[in-house]
Amino acid sequence: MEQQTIRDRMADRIQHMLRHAIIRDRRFLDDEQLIRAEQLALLEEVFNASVRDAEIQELSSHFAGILRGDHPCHLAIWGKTGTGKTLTLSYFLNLLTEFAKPKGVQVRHEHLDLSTPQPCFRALNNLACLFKASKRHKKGISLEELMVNIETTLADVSGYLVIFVDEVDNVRRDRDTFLKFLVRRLPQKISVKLILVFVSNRLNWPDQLDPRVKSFLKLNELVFKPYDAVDLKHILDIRVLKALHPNTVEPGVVERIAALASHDHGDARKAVALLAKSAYLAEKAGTRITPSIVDEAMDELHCDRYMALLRTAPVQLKAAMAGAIDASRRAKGRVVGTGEAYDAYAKFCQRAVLQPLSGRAFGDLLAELDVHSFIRSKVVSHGRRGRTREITLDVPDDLADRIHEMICMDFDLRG
DNA sequence: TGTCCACAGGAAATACGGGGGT
DNA sequence: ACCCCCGTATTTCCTGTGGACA
Repeated sequence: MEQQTIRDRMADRIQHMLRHAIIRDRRFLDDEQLIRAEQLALLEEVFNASVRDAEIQELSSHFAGILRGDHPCHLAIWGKTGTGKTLTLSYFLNLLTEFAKPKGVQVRHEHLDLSTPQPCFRALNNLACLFKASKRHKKGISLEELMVNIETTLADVSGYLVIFVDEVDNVRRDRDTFLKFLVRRLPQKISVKLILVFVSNRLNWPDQLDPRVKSFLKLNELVFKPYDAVDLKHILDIRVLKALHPNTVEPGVVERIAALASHDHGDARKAVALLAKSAYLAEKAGTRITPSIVDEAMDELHCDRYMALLRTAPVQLKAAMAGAIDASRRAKGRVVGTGEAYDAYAKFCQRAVLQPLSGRAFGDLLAELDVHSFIRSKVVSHGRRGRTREITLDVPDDLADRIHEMICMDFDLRG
């Protein structure tokens, strides 16, 4: 039997991949790679399928007044991640500006993106940059000066100004200063009619506000519900059309993805990620996308999620996880108590040359692992033999192995 | 029925680190 | 450059608790 050369094998593989290509344009499977205009175009198609109708209606009635010269109040929007808050708002505000123009109404909108946590200073600085009122400063300029800059730049603007503050709760320090400026001070200094739109994914953010700001802040509220399966199907259908070659998706696949995604989060981005992973797996296997491949992709995404979460976690949390895994391995199916887990953790710390935390702090680490469902723990009393949390690993064994291996690598240990 | 285990988990004290003001 | 202040992480201290066991 004659030996295939490496060239032959490589050529074969490439041929195979070409023949079974599934993905036509990878960019449409990852929003990060699309420019804003493309995202909005995509969104328009989704909206045309009457997704997010209720929200658009609400927005329209809220802002309708400006076409008559009214001054609508501010708006607070809540919704979990991946419910399309940012994109919907951007799209809506663009459209609004367009509608207003022929009526002679000047509407200007700016998107202040606070998707990464930042102190008041940086938030104000970014805002100033939006209006070209200031350069990007590292420091050395007082908050007051930034505020004045913004005010003077906006002083002779007329018409309406909508400031879309994305993820407000990310303003770490002096949130009150920041909001007080936007809500109370700025409107008094400028003639343009200011409408603030706050977006947040936490429902209770106004509760932790300075009461003086809060009482001053007249808000209209709007909630973005998670997408349901029907919405998700529309969204996915469009992606399939744009990103994949025709006839590579078996019937029922999109429905399956939509069902899975709506069932456990209703996050459109994750749904698209699931489609992407499925396409990738199918391409590798050289088949069309089948429902069973979707399930497989789901599992892999789950694993990826756990791994990613832990990879970026603080060292102590990693050590606690390693300890929990060690302990439950040693216990061989028997449930593990807190003390036992702590011993394993302390031992791990010793090997990893890491100062172990106190038992109290370890308890908190366990609680955190529980929240992310790496482990499951419940408090049980054994009468005179005390009370303890019974700890079970909440991840499959093979994933636990991978996690353990990763953590050991992190600490430069062997398994 | 009371005891007492082995922790849970809240509150306050303390250590730490980094940015900001001067 | 230096110090101070503030937010966060961790420790210390403490009280609470369900139920097996005597």
